[in-house]
Amino acid sequence: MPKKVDHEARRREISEALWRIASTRGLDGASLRDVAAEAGISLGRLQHYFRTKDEMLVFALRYINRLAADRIRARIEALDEEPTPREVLRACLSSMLPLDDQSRIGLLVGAAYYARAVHDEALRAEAENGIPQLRAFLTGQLRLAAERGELPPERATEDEAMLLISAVDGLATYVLLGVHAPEAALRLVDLQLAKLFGADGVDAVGEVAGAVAPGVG
Amino acid sequence: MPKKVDHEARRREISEALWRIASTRGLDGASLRDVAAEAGISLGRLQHYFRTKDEMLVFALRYINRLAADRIRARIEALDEEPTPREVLRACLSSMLPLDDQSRIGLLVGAAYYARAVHDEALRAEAENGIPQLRAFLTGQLRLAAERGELPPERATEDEAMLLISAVDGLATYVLLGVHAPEAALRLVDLQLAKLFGADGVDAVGEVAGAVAPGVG
DNA sequence: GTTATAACGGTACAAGCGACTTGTAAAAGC
DNA sequence: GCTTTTACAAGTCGCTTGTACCGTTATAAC
Repeated sequence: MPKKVDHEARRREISEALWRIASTRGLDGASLRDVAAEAGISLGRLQHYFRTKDEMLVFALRYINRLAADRIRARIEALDEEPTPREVLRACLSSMLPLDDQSRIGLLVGAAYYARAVHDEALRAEAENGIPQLRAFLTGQLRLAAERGELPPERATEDEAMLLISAVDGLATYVLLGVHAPEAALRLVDLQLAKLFGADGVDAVGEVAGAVAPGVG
Repeated sequence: MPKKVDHEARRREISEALWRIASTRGLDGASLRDVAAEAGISLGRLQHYFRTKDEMLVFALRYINRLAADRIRARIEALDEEPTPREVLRACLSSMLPLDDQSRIGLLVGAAYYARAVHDEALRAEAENGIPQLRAFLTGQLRLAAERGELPPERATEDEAMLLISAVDGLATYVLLGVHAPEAALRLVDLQLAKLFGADGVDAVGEVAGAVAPGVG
């Protein structure tokens, strides 16, 4: 047998080329030839690693979702030794905003997948099975905050978590559309958290932009 | 000269055919031939009214935005003689959810346009110039509610209005993705309003689903 | 009645698409 | 050292796409 090649690594490289194209031209605008050219390989080689376009699309979606989850985890672990639930929530929610190039591209790719997922059942299941997990995680942090007396117990619900996710998702949408700036969206996230936890969070707003940028790189 | 034809009306018919296709297959999946077939006309005739595909897309976007705005206005005017600001807000926000086929298709078409708008500057300006107007309207209603003593004055801000819009937008997104049911989204909108105005709105939740459906037809 | 022109239907075309097939080089297994 | 199998490059296939360009009909204007 010939030289051993790391298929997974090749697929990842191709996926990253796909993202670059999809983030500027959408998934339908990303032909196999374009992706191959972007990845610096031939069409034949691309097809060697992905037999169909759908196969490539699904792999790239799983991969980018995995990276996004890793980013959130890393952001949370970069906090203090014992961060407050509020700090954890803030790190998590701000990770969902396009505050840097990486997350911006991730959201643009997500938008391209979203448009396809509303018609494609397989993609839909793939795309948003993470939401219940995210909601459960946020709910857990809310409950933790309630136990510590930092939050009214009636606010520590799944509904509250879902509203948080929805609001941040909507804010991210409008940032991509240019309705407002990324910093404005982050300010609104902090405002929402301040409403939940109490006004003592207002003075934390100033240091917010600075706290996010370094975690990105 | 031959028979006079209402160009505007023809363009609207074609646009409606486009929506039907775009809501199930996306904008890229809607070829000129498909749209013509759906509208029951020939390709040549379609081209007679829209010289390019882009021209058709932009017209159809403006048209659907106009219809959506009309729907919201009609829903508000269908309220009591002198509705409370809270009732107006509820009518407005629930109009943004996919609670019936018409608004669902509108949101699906909007999703298709959204995916294209994040790359297309012309479309982006066209697609979301309505948000500042919507925000201003909601802010006005919040201020009105504050004047009437139904809302804490510090809540009657543009920021609060933007958070409302974002949350409802996010909720609509997740309904389209099948994360939760339309009724669940509506329940969360009512919950959000109850948090704003006070808990006395909880008992109004029960009659909510019934109040929305008839306004649709 | 003639003419000019809007309103079409039909077709042609170049480009691009995803999928498939073929050809070739090279390395691992026996 | 021969075979087998993987890793590619390149070409081809049938099909769809947006657009352009006919030809024909029918009606309003003169």
